[in-house]
Amino acid sequence: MYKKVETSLNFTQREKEIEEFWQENNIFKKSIDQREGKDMFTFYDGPPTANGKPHIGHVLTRVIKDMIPRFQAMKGHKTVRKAGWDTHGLPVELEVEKSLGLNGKDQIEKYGIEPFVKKCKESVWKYKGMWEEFSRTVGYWADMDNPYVTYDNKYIESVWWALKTIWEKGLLYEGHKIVPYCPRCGTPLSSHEVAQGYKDVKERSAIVRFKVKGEDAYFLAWTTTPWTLPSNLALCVNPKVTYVKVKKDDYTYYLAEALAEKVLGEDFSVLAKFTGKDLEYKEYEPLYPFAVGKIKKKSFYVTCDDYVTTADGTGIVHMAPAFGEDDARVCHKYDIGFVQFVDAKGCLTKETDWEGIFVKKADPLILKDLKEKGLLFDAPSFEHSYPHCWRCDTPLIYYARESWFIKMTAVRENLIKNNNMVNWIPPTIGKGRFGDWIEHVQDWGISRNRYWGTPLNIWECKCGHQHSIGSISELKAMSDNCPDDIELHRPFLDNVTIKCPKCGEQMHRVPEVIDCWFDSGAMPFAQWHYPFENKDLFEKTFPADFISEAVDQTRGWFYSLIAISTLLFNKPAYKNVIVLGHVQDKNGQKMSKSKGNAVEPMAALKKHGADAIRWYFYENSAPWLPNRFHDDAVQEGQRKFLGTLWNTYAFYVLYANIDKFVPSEHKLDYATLSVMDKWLLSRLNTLIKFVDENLSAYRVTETAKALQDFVDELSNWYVRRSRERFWGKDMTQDKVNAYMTLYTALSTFIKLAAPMIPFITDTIYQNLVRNSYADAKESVHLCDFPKVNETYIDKDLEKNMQLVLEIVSLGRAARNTANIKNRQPIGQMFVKAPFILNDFYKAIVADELNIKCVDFTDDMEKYLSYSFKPQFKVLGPKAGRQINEIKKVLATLNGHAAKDELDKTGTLKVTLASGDFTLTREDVEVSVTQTAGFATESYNKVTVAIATTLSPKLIEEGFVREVISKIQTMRKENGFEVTDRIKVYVNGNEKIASIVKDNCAEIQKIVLATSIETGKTDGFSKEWNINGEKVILAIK
RNA sequence: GGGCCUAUAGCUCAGCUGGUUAGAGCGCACGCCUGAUAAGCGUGAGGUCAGUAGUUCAAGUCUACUUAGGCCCA
Repeated sequence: MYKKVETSLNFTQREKEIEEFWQENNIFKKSIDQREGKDMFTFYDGPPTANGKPHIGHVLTRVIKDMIPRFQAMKGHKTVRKAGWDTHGLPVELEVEKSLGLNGKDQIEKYGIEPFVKKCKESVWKYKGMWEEFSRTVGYWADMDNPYVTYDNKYIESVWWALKTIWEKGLLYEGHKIVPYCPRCGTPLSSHEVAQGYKDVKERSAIVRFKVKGEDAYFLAWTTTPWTLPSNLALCVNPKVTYVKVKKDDYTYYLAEALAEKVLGEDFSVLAKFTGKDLEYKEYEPLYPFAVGKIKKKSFYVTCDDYVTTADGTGIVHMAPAFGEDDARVCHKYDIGFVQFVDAKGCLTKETDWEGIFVKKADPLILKDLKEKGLLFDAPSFEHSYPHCWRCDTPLIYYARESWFIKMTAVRENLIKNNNMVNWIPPTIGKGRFGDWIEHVQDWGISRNRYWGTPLNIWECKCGHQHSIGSISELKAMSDNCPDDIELHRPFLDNVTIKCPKCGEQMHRVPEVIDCWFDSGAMPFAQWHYPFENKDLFEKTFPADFISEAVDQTRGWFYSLIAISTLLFNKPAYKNVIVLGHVQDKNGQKMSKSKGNAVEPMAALKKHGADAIRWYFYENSAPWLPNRFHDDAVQEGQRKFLGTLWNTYAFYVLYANIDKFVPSEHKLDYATLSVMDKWLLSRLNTLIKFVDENLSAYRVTETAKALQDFVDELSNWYVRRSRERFWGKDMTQDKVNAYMTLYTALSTFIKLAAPMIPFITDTIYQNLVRNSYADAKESVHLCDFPKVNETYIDKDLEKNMQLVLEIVSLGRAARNTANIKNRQPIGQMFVKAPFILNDFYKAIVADELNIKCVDFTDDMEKYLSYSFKPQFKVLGPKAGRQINEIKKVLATLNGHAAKDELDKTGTLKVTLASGDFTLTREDVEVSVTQTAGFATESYNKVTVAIATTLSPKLIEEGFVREVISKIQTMRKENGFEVTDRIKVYVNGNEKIASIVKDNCAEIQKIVLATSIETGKTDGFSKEWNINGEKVILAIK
């Protein structure tokens, strides 16, 4: 016996039970262990930061990350998935700063790095419990007991190994990096911090005259930051833009042609035209003498770069390599020198004439000075949005800092090659957003002037020697003062010195820690402490078969993984990646706490259940598109899909229990099955094939839609059409067939859907399968994924049934337009279709539509007429612009006559203004139009016509069906059991009484009546209006 | 400011290489069914395919620009 199935849709309670069942019986572990020795399928989990709470977007990432490995596990692979935690980085430090009431680096150092770092380490686990509960509730299977943790000594040691390897390849170097910098706080800001502080400000910009060397002419160059002019070393033009040499008043200028009028007014004459490229390497005289003699490299000439635009200014840009990222990059490209006449407090230095003056205060002084020297052309006001420090509101400056880089530009070709090996889903991201970006890859600035992170493993000596340490044992071997239990963090490591192999002095570690993206990108090997341990395991699990994260990770984790794997192994780190869109609110707005539109994930999970939410994300739309999330949308899928599945399962259990049907005692005997059964099995196996192919190719939405369609067909066609077979008293072969077919469909389906909706499928499995088969696997998730049985797939059968469904649908529409309800039998229906169905299918149509006789015919002329229009795809190219006239003429043709002509001659001649035009059968589309005496409907190539005139006999039959229906309703309303015998009374209407008398035997049989009496009532009675006739019916 | 993505019915989404009646589900209205019934089925109304201009015999689909939202980078 099956456990009785609650028809309530209380999914969350049942999910909790399954969650506990998995927990108690180690189902996840078993799902991996039972595949020992099988091919590996590797999934890498991108580590979340545990000091942030899970949000609804994590539900999407987790359900995608979970589903693919579950599927691959059922396909027979050993699918190891290690969970991970991202624990380093600025967000953690900021969180701790806030909680300690600290503000800025000075205060942190006053507080002490050691206690600060200790707090960081603790803070990381603030929401660990919440994450674990969250993961359990959504059904996310990953090894949470042995996660990788990026702050772990072993993890850091692996990262060190990687850095040393890169160092030894000569790809790790020290250089300048332009960073947004707060001169008051003395610290660079992260892009996230910068974004918080943009403000619109109005400032003076400067258009400055740079004297061309050896020519009585000037370059007009523009800058929004006059304080950078003393540090000027070059000018830059766009090589593709047109520049002009013009005469204005007494001066000769160079500037962009497009901006000449805007800058100079109308009164000037053009002397010559150049492209930007023509101006390259043209020299000019330094604006200020400060840098002259201090730099050895050749400077003070024109450079070319695409970043210069003609949107503002003059098309010529002044360059100071210390104060702009583009400036630094272009000057680096041209091997120009470097000066930085601003100190760390944001004041100009003693090399200039404005020593000690803050840059923003120096702006007007410099403008004044230039004006006096006659070098200032103009100083227009300029409004733009400029970043300010979010802490102290000081305007930020872009400022060069000493920084460590990985020379990604050196491995660019390999990066591109490796990226091309990745299967990006969708492909456009791999080609576009990601591919374009790595085409122009820049060196990776990996150092951070912070405290809580993997320390950069470079030691420096006064003699200039640098050494990279690659392991703890190497450190200990080279150091006299390394504690035995050294923790690889600041400040502990800052005190460890090593002996310089060159000069014998003590070497000190550089103060920087590294970008935490390097940590997470190192996870393929660092999670296994490779190469110090688990060499085999790493090699077997690299690269990953599959990863998935949201689109914001393109330049984050997706990049750091492939960057590091290219540097170390020259391979991509992953083979397949699903890029996910962000989850937005119901209006397509970004969710955020401040807007108050953020959905709390645990609350949503509690309300709808995990399966419903999982299903929403799978089915709703392509994973890479932004998902709008709100409650109603989730409920829809729950009712339609989960509810229907559950109902179908409940139906099976209800009757199987009544009949004490046990599937293990029977066999599915294909030869004896009805067409309906064979149809369902054909659909089922088509579905298996489809799901297998699509999930193997990471096509999520397509799979979900196919599963949903199948459940709909199973419930609303197979079960509905087959219900009566379950009602019979005896266990006939046909009844066994119905049970076995439905059982097979259900028990197979839950395996197909198990990766997506793991809870409900296991709930059903426990009752449906484990209850019947003693040797069944413990959980649906330990089963093998179903294999398609091609012999059950009968495409013709599916095609025929599809036509049945179309005809039925049209028939119902025709009934509706004719206003004849279903209980009223109809005598005749004609059908025109591309192919003809046999009697079995016709019987289904007849039964479903309550029609006596269904016939196929091509000759529908009696019931309808034809209309013609061009088959545009075929005729369009042939007829060209005549096509609209042809369309008009076709619309006026006599349908029957034209059809005749087409049938007899195979062509159709139409007369146009320009002469005759002969159309072939392929050129026109023939459709049917309305009629008289029949109700017709057509769709695609199928047309139906039902006879709307009803004979007295049919009307009588209609009455009989009505009476039966009312009596059945009364049986139920009055609590009779299905098997109870009743007495029936009919009173108060002669017409009905006589019809009932004439059909007494039939009615008695169906409603299980022992007698029918007219003219009196007894027992439960009720007045009914049957097709306009009032009558009292009673039963006892 | 730059790059990329998105915009189709009240809501959530389909719509293949351009082919003329733009589909589905939900919601709504009406009806049907009634031994899965706090279920099921059907029909209908709802669309200037974000806007503007262009290419074409033909544009939701191609091009350019604009608007709104998103992601990344300045």
